Amino acid sequence: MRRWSKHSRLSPEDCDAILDLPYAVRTFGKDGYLVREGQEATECALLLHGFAFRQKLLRDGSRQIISFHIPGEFVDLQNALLGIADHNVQSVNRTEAAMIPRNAIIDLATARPAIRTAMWVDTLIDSSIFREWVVNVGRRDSRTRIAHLLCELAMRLEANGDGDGDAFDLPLTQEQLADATGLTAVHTNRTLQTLRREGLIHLNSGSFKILDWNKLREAGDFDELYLHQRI
Amino acid sequence: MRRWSKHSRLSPEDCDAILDLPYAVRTFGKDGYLVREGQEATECALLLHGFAFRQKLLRDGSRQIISFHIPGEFVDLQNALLGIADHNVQSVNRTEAAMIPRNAIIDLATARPAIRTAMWVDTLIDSSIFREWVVNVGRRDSRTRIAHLLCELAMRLEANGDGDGDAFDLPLTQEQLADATGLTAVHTNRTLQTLRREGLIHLNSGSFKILDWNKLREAGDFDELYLHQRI
DNA sequence: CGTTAATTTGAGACCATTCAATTTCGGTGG
DNA sequence: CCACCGAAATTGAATGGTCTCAAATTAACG
Repeated sequence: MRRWSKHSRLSPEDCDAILDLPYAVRTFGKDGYLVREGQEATECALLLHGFAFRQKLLRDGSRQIISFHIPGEFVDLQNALLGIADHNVQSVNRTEAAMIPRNAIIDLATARPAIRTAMWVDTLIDSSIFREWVVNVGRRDSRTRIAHLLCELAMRLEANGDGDGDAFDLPLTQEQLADATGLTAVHTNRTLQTLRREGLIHLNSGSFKILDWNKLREAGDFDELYLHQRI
Repeated sequence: MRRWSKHSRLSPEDCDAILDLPYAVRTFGKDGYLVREGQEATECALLLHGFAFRQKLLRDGSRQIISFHIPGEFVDLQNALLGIADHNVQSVNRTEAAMIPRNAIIDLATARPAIRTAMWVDTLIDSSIFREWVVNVGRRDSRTRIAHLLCELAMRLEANGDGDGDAFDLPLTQEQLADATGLTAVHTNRTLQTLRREGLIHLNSGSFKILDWNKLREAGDFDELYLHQRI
């Protein structure tokens, strides 16, 4: 509700309807599967605690991460309509998610126009982020790519009310950052060292701090328009 | 209507409502801009004739193509809700598009549930394709990448009723294929030669023919689930 | 039929990968 | 509190896929 309120006007009745949604809280350990590719989706997952990411596995065993998700976000809202999951969703760390039956989502969207629009906009913003990721892995070099990803994560965490100014809890491994940027873990490591040496970031297991926003932004060729945080 | 009917049930009244949409036909020359990044969207473009693609330009002047679009497809339906375009849309060749006022789209979606759902599903399938493209440019080598893109285009053209069995009109330059796969035009050229030498495809300016579907599919690590052509 | 765009070719350079080894870190049990 | 363990991070050196730059050839078009 807090997320959607930023771009959609929800009435008290809308909020009540959201709070009345049936759900089951499920807990996932590190690397647990919230959704599996090819499976029919019977419920949608709303992240309560912990981080998650979407990914696809390739035949050679490599993995491409397609997006990261932070608490408060739906990780697979599109499955309410598409029915069959076209990718996997995995937890980064210990995670709690509210599993909401697909039908309940559909009914809510049917009954309440404002919520329906908010959901649609939500999936459209996801979509915009995927587009930027295509650009990121397609045309940027490793330093720019990683800086861009870090800018995005920081900005989304900030907008979510997480983190403290320029410091965030970010429990991602370098291997996960590598799979998100289309690089190897080894090269991600070297690139992070460059960013650290340049005084742009502080990053180690769990804690992430931006030391120079302007330089990181510049390094990452970052323009937040695509996040649609206003509108 | 033909596209949407594949995944949504539209009543005769729905179809009438679609046909009653106000629109203005606009013609674009090669590389004409249908939509510009940063601009407020006042209308959505439905392709009537010709091909188009979405792209973003980077500060170094390079370009990443994010998707291709064929006649009958909306190229920027998301702008009806997001308001500000986060990427450019360009025509491949001489193109005609029906420009439909944003408000008319919104009103139609509000008034007709089946159309609204069809629109939402349309944007969700777009989204799924973007995800696959992240994987494609992120983790596949050049040969696999190009083979995958060609499979996608063939399959979408086929489903659209274009093309004749395994032969299609595909007026893309190698530079455009390169910008879509995150490669250089030179390397795209060499890779296409490989695919031709292997007897998988026939491809030259304007005409594209698949000589061996199974091998091209295999070469491209292609699984069409993400196109959601059924569901 | 001239002119420009698109494709093709070659050679060298470079960014990122691969593979393997080492070090650091986080957690766990004694 | 410390020894131990596996996971994660780091380092080095060699390899390789793709890029860059430049030139030549072919195709498209008015």
